[in-house]
Amino acid sequence: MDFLQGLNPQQQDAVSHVDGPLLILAGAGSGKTRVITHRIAHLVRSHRVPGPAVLAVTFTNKAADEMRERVAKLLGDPSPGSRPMLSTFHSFCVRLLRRDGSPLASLRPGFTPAFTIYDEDEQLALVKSIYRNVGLDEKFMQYRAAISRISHAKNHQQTPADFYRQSTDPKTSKLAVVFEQYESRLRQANALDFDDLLLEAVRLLHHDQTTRDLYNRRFEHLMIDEYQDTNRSQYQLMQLLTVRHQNVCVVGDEDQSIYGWRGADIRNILDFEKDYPKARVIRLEQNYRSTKNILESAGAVVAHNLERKGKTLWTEAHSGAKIGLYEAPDAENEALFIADSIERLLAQDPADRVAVLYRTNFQSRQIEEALRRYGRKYLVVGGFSFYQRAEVKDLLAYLKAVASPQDSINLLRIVNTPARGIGKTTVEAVERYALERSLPIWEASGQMMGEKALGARAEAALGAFRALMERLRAEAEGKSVDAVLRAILNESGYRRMLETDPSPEAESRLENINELLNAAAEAAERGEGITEFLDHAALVADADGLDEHAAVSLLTLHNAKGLEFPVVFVAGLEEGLFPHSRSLNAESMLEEERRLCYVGMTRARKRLFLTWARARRRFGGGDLEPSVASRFLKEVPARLTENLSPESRGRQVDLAAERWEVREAAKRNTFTGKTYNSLENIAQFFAERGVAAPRPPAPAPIEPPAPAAPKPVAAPAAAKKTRGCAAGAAVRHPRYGRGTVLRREGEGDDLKLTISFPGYGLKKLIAKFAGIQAEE
DNA sequence: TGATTCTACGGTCTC
DNA sequence: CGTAGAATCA
Repeated sequence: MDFLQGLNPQQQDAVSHVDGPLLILAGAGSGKTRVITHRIAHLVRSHRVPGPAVLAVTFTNKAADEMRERVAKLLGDPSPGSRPMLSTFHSFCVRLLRRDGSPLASLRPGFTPAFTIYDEDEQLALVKSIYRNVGLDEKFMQYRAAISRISHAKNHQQTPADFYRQSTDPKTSKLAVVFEQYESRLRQANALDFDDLLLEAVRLLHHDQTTRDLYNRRFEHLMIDEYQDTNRSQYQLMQLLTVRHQNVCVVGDEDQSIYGWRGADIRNILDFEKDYPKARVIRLEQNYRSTKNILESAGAVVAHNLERKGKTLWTEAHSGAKIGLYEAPDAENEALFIADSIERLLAQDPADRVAVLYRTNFQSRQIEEALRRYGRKYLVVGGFSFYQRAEVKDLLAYLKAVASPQDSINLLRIVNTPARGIGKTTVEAVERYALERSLPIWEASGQMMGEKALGARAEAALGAFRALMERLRAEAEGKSVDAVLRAILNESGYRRMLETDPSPEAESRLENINELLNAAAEAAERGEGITEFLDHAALVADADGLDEHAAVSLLTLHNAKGLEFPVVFVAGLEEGLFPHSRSLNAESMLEEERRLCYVGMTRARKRLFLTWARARRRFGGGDLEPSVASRFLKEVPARLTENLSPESRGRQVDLAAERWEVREAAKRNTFTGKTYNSLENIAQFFAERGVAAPRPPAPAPIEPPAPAAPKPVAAPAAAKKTRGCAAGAAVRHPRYGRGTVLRREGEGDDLKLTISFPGYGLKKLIAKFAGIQAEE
């Protein structure tokens, strides 16, 4: 097969470049992924480079998976041993440290390749605990701010001592203490945070020549995707992996650099030619994705930036529709406009996929509400993911504590969950003891037991807990992940805690736990052990959860990187929101916001809408605060746009959702769930069980407007059956038997009843599905 | 000690 | 509005 076929001359150039450094400046939609995958196939097939000697690194698992698939197809499904290696930076480093990381022990005391990965929650717990120990509280500095400053320092190769020396104010000096504690507690727990994964891999390759040689021999070619978003350690990693051959090909677009706040250094791409004077530079400037209007608008916006190499994208596509602009009176109306437009567009073209992009996650809520009013299914990418749920994290904490006795943070998380009589005072005493002797909590509690340093009650409770953990550790030997999890669930009392919990959430928590058990069983079938399972849980990203087939996706602009959609809405284009208020002071930050805007706009293939609201509430119950149109809106050339705002059209906005009957339907339709893919969303919960969700009437065609005459909604059938269920009424449930209604919420199909069942406690049920009967 | 209620406060983006 | 931590009561 000829891997150059069907490529334009620049793409062919890039694919056929084999030896030495190569920089591909690939504009949005210029066939970047195609070039990378074809180049890999070309190296393997035409130049006989062994598959495993090619390493390609991306930022998300999703991108890596997609490329892996495409490469496999090009190569005709190679055997596992001959596949090129496609990976994210983080998982590559984890694998390196687990497989070949032992020598790091001489650089990082206590390190073993069985290290634990600490995610954000664990970092947070750690910092909280340090604050307590050194007598600080959040008034000193917010936990997250402290974490981010520590992370920044680490990424700039500062030790706590450096940090302390360079501090100029007392606040920073104090923070240095937190930093020092943070590092030593990580080491004590043999834990690495996300930054460490990269930093320690770099340190190992830097100081250990054997490992460096090994990896330089192993990989003959290195490719890096999204190079504009690499940070310093990723840059060093690149250099260390290519000292021998310099066969490095980086692909990026400085106009799409949007992770400066995370340490991405745009100079990496701007200065690539300085770092590698012999580098070839190839520009891909033909766009294959968007219409001319979309491309030109986005280009006009980003042209306001100074810090760029400058390039002009062009396309053979037709002009297409104009960019739709919508100025809403308030955020609710903006959301309704979006939902309404989506209905119309999907009515025309049901196969199209739509993305609604926003700057901050909280904006999704209102848009979700509007979409629900229309009965439109949607998928929220990001927000609260499965692995962040408390019950899932609890079980993973057990798993980590079982696997790694010195992991104090996870041990503390579960020591009294479920409640087993180890209260605050006991925990504090153990923490103090541990701190004074710099011992892990596990050791400290063991010693305290021996010294009879605790009261009888606390000692009994703690002893029982220690016995539990020891038993679990013994049982875990040689068992599969799911078996270990099941043992934890049963023996710790966690399952019983949820089963006896009368609150309605407990049920969905059990569901989540079952899902976790399934995931564990699947992992075990693939041959994964406990560590691999935990690694996987730590390294999944929100964007990885995107379902390509969902008709409507809601996601942040950051999560939209690398994706494309026929129809795109960018919402909330207001000064202070987008560009975000925190970036208004510095020009460089403002440019990053502008690039973000560029990224969002260039996701669109056919239609692009930009919306903003003249007023918006910051808090749920707060006031409507006025806002000003984003400067980015003014940077879009007027001749390319079409104003869709009600005023400019000389008539009142006719949103179906503002009509009476849709509002009524919406009232009955207020779910409590946050995301479509969450079990909290009742509609989806039942849809998966083959029960149709209650749907508001489909919106009428645009013209002529449907009469808005209020007419009573017929009482749904289910309501009749439950008519007698007023508060205080006696009812019967097929499973729980007799109960008393305490509370009514909603009406019709969505009538929810809170019922007290003797022996089962309180249950919140949806009358329609629960099969409740009024008791005579 | 543990469960429940009360109150104060606050929100970029993410591997 | 949602959450975290404090205060309160059993």
